[in-house]
Amino acid sequence: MRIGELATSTETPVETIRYYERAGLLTASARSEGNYRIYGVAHRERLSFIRHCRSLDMTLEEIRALLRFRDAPEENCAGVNALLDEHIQHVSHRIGQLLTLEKQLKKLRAQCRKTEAAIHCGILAGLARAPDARKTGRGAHIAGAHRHAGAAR
Amino acid sequence: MRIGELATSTETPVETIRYYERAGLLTASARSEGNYRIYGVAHRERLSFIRHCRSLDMTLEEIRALLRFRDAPEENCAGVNALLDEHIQHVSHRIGQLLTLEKQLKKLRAQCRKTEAAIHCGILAGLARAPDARKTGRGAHIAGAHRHAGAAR
DNA sequence: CTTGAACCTTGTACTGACTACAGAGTCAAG
DNA sequence: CTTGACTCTGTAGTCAGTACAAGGTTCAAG
Repeated sequence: MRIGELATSTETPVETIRYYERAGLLTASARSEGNYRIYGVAHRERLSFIRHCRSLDMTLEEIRALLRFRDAPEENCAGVNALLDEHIQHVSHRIGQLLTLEKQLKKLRAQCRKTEAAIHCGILAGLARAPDARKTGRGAHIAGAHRHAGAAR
Repeated sequence: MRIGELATSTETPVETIRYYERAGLLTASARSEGNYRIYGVAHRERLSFIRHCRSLDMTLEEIRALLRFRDAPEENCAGVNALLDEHIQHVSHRIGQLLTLEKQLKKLRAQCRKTEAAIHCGILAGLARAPDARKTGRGAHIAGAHRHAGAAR
């Protein structure tokens, strides 16, 4: 199958598949006469694996590690467990941070319940003060609060 | 004061201050004889404001909008309220997504409680299956699960 | 056989919010 | 005068893609 079919059958943009190839995650086994990438069923399974991991917010680096385990079935899966445990920790940690953040934002928002001149705005005043010592976003393995729509074209 | 003092007094890396200048958030008012950036107290306050907003996971674009309100005190603060409400929504939404994600990861992890050969590993098998229809990370304004340490030097 | 659409190729540049240099200039202390 | 800390500009890297441009290939309809 060519890249377009692989793309639609795994709901992955074509450009992303080529990007994964550059990133060393998924290489086409051959090229056609016209220099088109040729994929088989194993490639589709591998790509599904990658996309599932991505949907679980793993980095490509983590996925690379999992693929190494997948490609070496004689190894034991202690490494898989460890990787997953670490990833779960990151996610849990980030949830805690975002909950703290949410509380802070709501507190800030409560400082301005009605429409006033900005010069008296409690929110702007609150933001002008130095931030708390506890860091909300910085230093975490789990990412911040923004992501663009992207993905679905 | 020069950039180094501004940096230490706001706990902001020097490079980040210069980056904010390029991004149009904070411009030094003058240059010294030797072409060094010169800042005053107002700059420090503005930078603290920016850093506080960043610690609340706002984007630079959102901060730019807040700075416009701050710079125009005759305007009313309805826009500030709206911006903050929207940001709170994003954060809450992302928390929900991460909680779902956490549940999925723990379920996956439970499939391999003991160390076995990777070929029998339930986790690898689980990841090979197509992901659920509900998207965890994609399409959200709130970002994914990873961020490098960075920041604190 | 030709035309045109649909597909594919490589390569490059862009995103956000920085971080990390290289190579040069400035300045005060010893 | 030299050393070392500081600063300057400019460029490139990070992550996981996205979005082109400019061209080549394939396939079906006319």
